[in-house]
Amino acid sequence: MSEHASENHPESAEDTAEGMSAHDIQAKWQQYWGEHETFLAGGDDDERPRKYILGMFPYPSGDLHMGHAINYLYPDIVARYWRHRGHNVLNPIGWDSFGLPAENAAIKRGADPREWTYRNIDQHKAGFRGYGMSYDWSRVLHTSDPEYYRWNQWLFLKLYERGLAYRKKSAVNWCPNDQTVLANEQVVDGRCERCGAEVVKKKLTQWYFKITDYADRLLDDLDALEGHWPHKVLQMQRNWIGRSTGADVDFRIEGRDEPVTVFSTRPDTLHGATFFVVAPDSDLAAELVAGASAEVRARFDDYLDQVQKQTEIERQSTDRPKTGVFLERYAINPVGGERMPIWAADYVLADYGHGAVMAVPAHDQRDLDFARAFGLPVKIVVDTTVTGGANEGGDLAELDPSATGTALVGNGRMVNSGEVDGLDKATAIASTIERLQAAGTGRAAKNFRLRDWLISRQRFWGTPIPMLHLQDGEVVPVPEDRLPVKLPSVEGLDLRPKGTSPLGAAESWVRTVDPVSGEPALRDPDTMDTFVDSSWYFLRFLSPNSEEFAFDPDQAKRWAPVDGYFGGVEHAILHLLYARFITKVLFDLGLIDFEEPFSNLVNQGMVIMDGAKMSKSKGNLVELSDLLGQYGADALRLGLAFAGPVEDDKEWNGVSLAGAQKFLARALRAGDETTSPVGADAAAGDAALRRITHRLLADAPGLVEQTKFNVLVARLMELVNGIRKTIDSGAGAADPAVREAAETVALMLEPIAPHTAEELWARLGHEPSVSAVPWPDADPALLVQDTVTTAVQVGGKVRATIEVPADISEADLEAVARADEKVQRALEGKEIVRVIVRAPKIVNFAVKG
RNA sequence: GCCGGCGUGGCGGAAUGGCAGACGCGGAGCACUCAAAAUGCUUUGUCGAGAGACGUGUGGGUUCGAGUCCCACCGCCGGCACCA
Repeated sequence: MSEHASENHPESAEDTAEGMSAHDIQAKWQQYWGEHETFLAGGDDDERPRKYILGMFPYPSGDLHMGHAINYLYPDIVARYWRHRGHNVLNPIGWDSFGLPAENAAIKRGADPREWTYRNIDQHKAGFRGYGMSYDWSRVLHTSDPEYYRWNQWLFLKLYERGLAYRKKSAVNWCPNDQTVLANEQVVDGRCERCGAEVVKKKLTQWYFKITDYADRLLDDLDALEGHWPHKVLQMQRNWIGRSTGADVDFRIEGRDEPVTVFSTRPDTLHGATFFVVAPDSDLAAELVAGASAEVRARFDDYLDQVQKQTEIERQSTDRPKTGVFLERYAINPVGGERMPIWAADYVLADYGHGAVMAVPAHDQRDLDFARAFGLPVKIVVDTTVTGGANEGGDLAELDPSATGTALVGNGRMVNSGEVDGLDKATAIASTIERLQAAGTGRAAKNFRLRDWLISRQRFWGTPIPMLHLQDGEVVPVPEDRLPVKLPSVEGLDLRPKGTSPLGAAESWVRTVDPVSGEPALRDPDTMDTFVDSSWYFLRFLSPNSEEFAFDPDQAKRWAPVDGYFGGVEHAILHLLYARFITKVLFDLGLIDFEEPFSNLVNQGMVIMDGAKMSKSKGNLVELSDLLGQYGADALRLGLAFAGPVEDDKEWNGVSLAGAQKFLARALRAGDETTSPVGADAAAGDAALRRITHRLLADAPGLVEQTKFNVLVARLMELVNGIRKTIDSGAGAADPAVREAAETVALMLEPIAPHTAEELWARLGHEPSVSAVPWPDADPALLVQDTVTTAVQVGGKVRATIEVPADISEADLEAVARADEKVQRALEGKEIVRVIVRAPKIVNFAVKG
């Protein structure tokens, strides 16, 4: 345990009134909930409105720690809240239990990843129970169970049937440390998202999901999530999908029958295209160079070799000098007819657009850099100095890009461009596309930054891909009724990463027979990316034990989509994009009637220490079990809920669990001191305390629904302070308003500190459980005060505050304000220009002089 | 470079355009106690003895009134980036 945590008074949880420690209270109610199955979701006959609340399910690495404590607290608060609002709540938990850490741990110990995984899951389960989570424990799932991953395989087959799962040979991201391929989304700054090793490219045949077919929908449907998902996540997904619109233009190549198509967002600058560039690692480059001289071929081979040795980090570094090789071939500009030399250069990517570009050096910085490096011609076709241009009022001659090195990228008026001369950018683009279309040499087009999802992994601990390789090379699916394809035993298998799947060595598993043709066949030895597992798990919770369906469509209709989804921003693209994609596929399959999986999304912040993420490697991981032992679940829950806004990171040193304990004890004591009987008529009680109670009753639902849990806690503190004051120096402990307030504390504290709330509710003489007792409505009469404090401003500055009746008229209020001595002093020697009266809140004398 | 977000006391943070700093942490003082712990009470933005003045990154603007809306700038954080 670190020195920091010890600042939080490490003595064990405080003894509370009636001699019960926080531990006793916690144990008592956890046992009660377990015995009474308090938090099971209602069945099909439950008529209450439904809410489906979910936290992104955990990966079972090690024990639960602070990160889990905060991640899973928020959805639990919301789930518990909706029960008080009369809803049938589904709040399930499961484990994302396939993946590399289990495999790596198994390799280290020469054990089975299953042992490590399920042992950790058991620990997690115990930890969550100790933390007071209101899960429906009858719906637990683990993605590494054959009963679960069977349906990953089913999903794969569904995608395969629709042509959305396919195999291709392509340069893929390869992690040399984990010895497996990675999806684009798992490469962060050129490094493996998991282990941080520099990613290299490798040409391999792999399985892909065709997420690019859904690019438009994935992008356009984000608009409807505005206001329901964090703006940041929507923006990140938009960036990631990265749609560009422009035109495809066909270029004739000398000595080639078929034209070559390129994509451009600036077809208006076609007259300025002076050369042509192909990606060195593209098939087109290989083909073009084959027809060139031996000398060029040798130069090209050297260059390609160099390019392929680069790591992603090297390739992505900006302001790298431009390199390339002239291929001694020419393309013909379709509008001007000029011969354009064809170069191979690595600033053009093989897997974007068509792997080739028309280079317009005057108006594209990259093309200009290349032109200047190799002495290629630069032709200005947009005058950017005219109205609306980037260099408005400048002298075009002085802006010559070949001299300045700065491309003219802005809007302007077309020049040297024949028929489009004089047009502005947008009009010229439209006009050019029209002309190309008419000539049959081009058309409007769009391109996406998004690439297809590479799902093959050369690792053991994942879902086997349900495909068979026949002797003649044909690849056929395992029939649905033969699923699951179960993972073999690890016995005799070497799980160490070696570049091919360890499953390939499981001879008796790999060698099988195609049940359709009866021919001998080899199983596909790769396993699926674990993000496949998590792309639909929220549906499995709806019918977790079904052997008939991945999920029951009727149950999906009843519960889905998820009403409130909680998770870290680290999944802004990865998991959330994949889940959206699979949801749309399932919609197209007619299995669900919605196209977005998560109606509302909350990104909670992390718990950090000294400004940095807590982690095992830094040795500052605070384990949940230690904290539950020292402070108890409720103090931790309350402390975290109060620490700040949900989406902000929380500095652990600033979280005061001692303060949280103090408040909980104070709340319980308020209940213990209450002496009025159950059912006492609150109407006869102290009005001041009742107003605090009823203002909270009025505001609390909104606070929870806007996830302002820290403010809700603050308001509960105010109410408890109000009770204290009333008992000690006001109407006294027997006043029925004290009971009303204490009961309100029990009801509204329940989502945050449920054990204490149950105990308080019971000590106030009620039957358990408080967890589904409806929150009462506020009495509107108590929300309006008899007298209010009005601020009186002179020239916008507050000069006095006056007590007035709440229903005072504007005229009366102005008169009272004018009569105030301080106001008169402030008004002295000034001319009142105007008087603004907003009864009963404010009076403002606008003055002159 | 493109896109987005955020700047409030010593600290975490509150605040439908209407009394900035709720609530808490920390600090100071007091009561209870032989003493401490616990508990309770008072106080705590800055300057000023006080009246009061000044205060939400900076500079403008809109408004009777701006932390909140608009413009420009500064700083920090995040996403994308040789994507044609």
